[in-house]
Parts: sequence; structure tokens; C-alpha cells
Amino acid sequence: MNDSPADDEAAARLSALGHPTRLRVFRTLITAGPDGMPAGELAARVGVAKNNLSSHLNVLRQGGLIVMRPSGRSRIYAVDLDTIAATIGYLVSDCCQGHPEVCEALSPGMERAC
Amino acid sequence: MNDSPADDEAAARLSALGHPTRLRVFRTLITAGPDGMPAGELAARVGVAKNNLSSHLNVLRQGGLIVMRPSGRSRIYAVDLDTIAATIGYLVSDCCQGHPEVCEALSPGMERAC
DNA sequence: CATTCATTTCAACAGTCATTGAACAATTGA
DNA sequence: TCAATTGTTCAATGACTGTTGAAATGAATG
Repeated sequence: MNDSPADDEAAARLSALGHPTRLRVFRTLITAGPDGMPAGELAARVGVAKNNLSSHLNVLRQGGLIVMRPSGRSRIYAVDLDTIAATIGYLVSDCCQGHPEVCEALSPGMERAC
Repeated sequence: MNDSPADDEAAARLSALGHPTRLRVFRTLITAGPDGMPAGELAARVGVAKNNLSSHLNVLRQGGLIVMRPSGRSRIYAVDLDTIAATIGYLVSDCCQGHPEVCEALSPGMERAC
């Protein structure tokens, strides 16, 4: 059995988030909301070298998890909410076909977050 | 700024899921529900060599994403729902402090899944 | 007690990834 | 235009990861 493209795509996104620095970048951008944050401020907050951050941002961007817009000489990064919602949905999809108790168990985690 | 242990833990879990084979293993186990599935059947369904699967199962288990119980000469693997719920929660936590629209945007993804 | 079955462990290899410093754009303001 | 600011790209290095085949473990069966 081969990997489906959907598997590869979702795995790439999860893998992008599966790095301590990138996870902190992502969570920092989540708190920034749709307005996002320039790369320099992000580097300062997360505490990582600019060039290193730049490559991590590229990974997140290629996974579709964040978007970038230029603004003067800065570049503003922000999360792409549709992508993360789809990724979470894919992660737990099909769990309720035969086992509704699985999804019920997931709800507290979501409620705790929001 | 250093990585917090919570970041490292969550990143390790997401990284464990960030591999096509492991993601398929996990999703297959999700559909199996709390009863789980023996390693051999899992290897057949996912289409991967048994020794290879074994190492992937170890990664998932060390991340706390799955649990194992022996049964006769088989070993039954099943998802740990608390862990995945906590991981998803961590991923999007703090998004509603300042930006409730972020969490609202996430809901459709969850509803699509469940 | 020897055999079979289910699965794991081990060693080795190729490939990928993260980090660093140095060099390279692009934009702004004097 | 010159210089400062903001970020990115590049090359090199060391570390980690995934896969494979062979050997080993441990539980059940006859």
C-alpha cells in the first residue's frame, strides 16, 4: 500500500510543526492573530538567529501553515487558519464512523484551548 | 530564550505524527478505536515491513501517542486519546486570549471531522 | 522440550535536517 | 547617492532519521 498524497501533505504539515523552534514560532504567531508579526520581532521573541528563523519560516510557509506579506522593509508573517483547521481535522477524521467515543474524548482538549 | 519542556514534548509528538507511515499507522489505529489492533495486522494494512513498523511504533509510543498491551503472542496497539487531545489543545492554546476569531475559524475543521 | 509464530532488536548505510557565519538583496532616510 | 536597516540565501558541518536484512526474543503449541 502506498502513501496517499493527502497523507504526505498532512505529514509534511505536522512535521513542520514538530520542531521546538517552529512550534514556538507558530504559537507566537497564533497569539498575534491575523495581523501577524514582522520577522525581526519574531526572531527576538523566540530567541533565535535571524537567518535560522528565516529557514524555519520557509518550512512553515511551504507547508501552508503561515502566510507572508511585505510591508516596507519588513515582512509580516501570520498563521493560515484554514490550513491548521484542515490538518487537525485530517488527524482525527474517520474516528467517529465506528467509534464516536473517540471524538467525544477529544472535545475537552479543544475546550480547554478555546 | 530557551525552549520550554512543554514545547519540546509537544514538538516531539507532532514530529512523531509528521511522517507519512506513522501518520497512517496512527489514523488506522484511530479507526480501530480503543480496542486497538495487533502489530501484524497493522503492518499488513499499512503495507510496511514488520521490523520497520516496529521502530515506527516505538516512536509513537515514546511520544505517548499510543499504548501497547500484550495479548497471547500478539501485541495490541491502540491510540492514547488523552495525549492527542492535549497535543491539539497545546497547538492552538492561547489563541483566544486576544483573538477569539482564531478559535472560531478552527471549529469548522473539527466539525468536519466529527 | 523442540518448534512455530509474532514481533523486536541490532548494525549499517544513505539521505535529510538544523545550525552557523559570511555574503547578498531590497528598502528607507539623510 | 550613501549608509543603515531588515531579511534572505548560500555553503559547510555535524547530527539525526528511515530503511533494510539478519539475528534474537518470548510466548504458545504439539
